[in-house]
Amino acid sequence: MAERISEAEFQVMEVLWRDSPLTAQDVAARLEATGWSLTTVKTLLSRLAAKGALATTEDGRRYLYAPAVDRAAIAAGESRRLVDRLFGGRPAPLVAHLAERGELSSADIAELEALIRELKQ
Amino acid sequence: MAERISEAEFQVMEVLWRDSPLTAQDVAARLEATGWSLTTVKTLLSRLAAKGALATTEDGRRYLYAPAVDRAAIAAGESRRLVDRLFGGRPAPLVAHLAERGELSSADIAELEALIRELKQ
DNA sequence: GCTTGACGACTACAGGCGTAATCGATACAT
DNA sequence: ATGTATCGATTACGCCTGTAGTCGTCAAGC
Repeated sequence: MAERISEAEFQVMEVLWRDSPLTAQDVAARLEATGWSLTTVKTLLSRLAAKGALATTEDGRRYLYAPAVDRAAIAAGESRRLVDRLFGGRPAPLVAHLAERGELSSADIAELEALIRELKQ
Repeated sequence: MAERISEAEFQVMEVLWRDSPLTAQDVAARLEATGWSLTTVKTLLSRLAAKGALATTEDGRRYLYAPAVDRAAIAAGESRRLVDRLFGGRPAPLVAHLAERGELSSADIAELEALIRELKQ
């Protein structure tokens, strides 16, 4: 459990979080933009299945793949790792960093503001 | 430029961001908690110097190491990567995630609130 | 001067990752 | 029935990473 997922693997997961179950072909088709060959995608699918991040069900001679882990759980874990590692666990400096580089649109700021208001109660 | 720094390497950088220049010995001493051998630390220092993240000045027969990259720049870059990858570039969902898991203390929330207020002008 | 200890350089090596080709089996079309 | 396309499994391979040992050299103490 709690197996780490690499970046390329994560992109594969994204496809399946969006729509599943899918065959290897389908997944590869949706990853056309990456330029990866079909075999590359199959390798990633196998590795993900091996580490328990994907569930497979047989469909004749092939597999249908579906996520076995929650996207939110992965995202939360990664976020926490980063915030711990870079900012001693405090999220404000992270936001400050993003802000400093002009990475925050006013929509982002409004969104954060609303979120904060909500958190305060 | 823009060479990526691995996690172990990052820990070495942390030491030098806190206090520099230092000899390999000194760095290793401050990383005692990791249990790494002296040679391991030296390897990491070499790799960091090779990728331009550290500057070295000769001090007799040995080197003094000092950061050649800004901690803030690294942190900002990593933050952006994560937010892009996991949250489509929008930081609010990240904060929401941290909040959802009870990762935010009321001090954190206050800090964020102050930051937002500042950003709004 | 000779030994010894410390230094950086070089070498090592297993595991993960990105990327992919090949292989053996099977389903399907003819 | 036979050829062909397709599947997953297996193998490949170079790079990065974590972790560390060895080597040649030089400085310092005796």
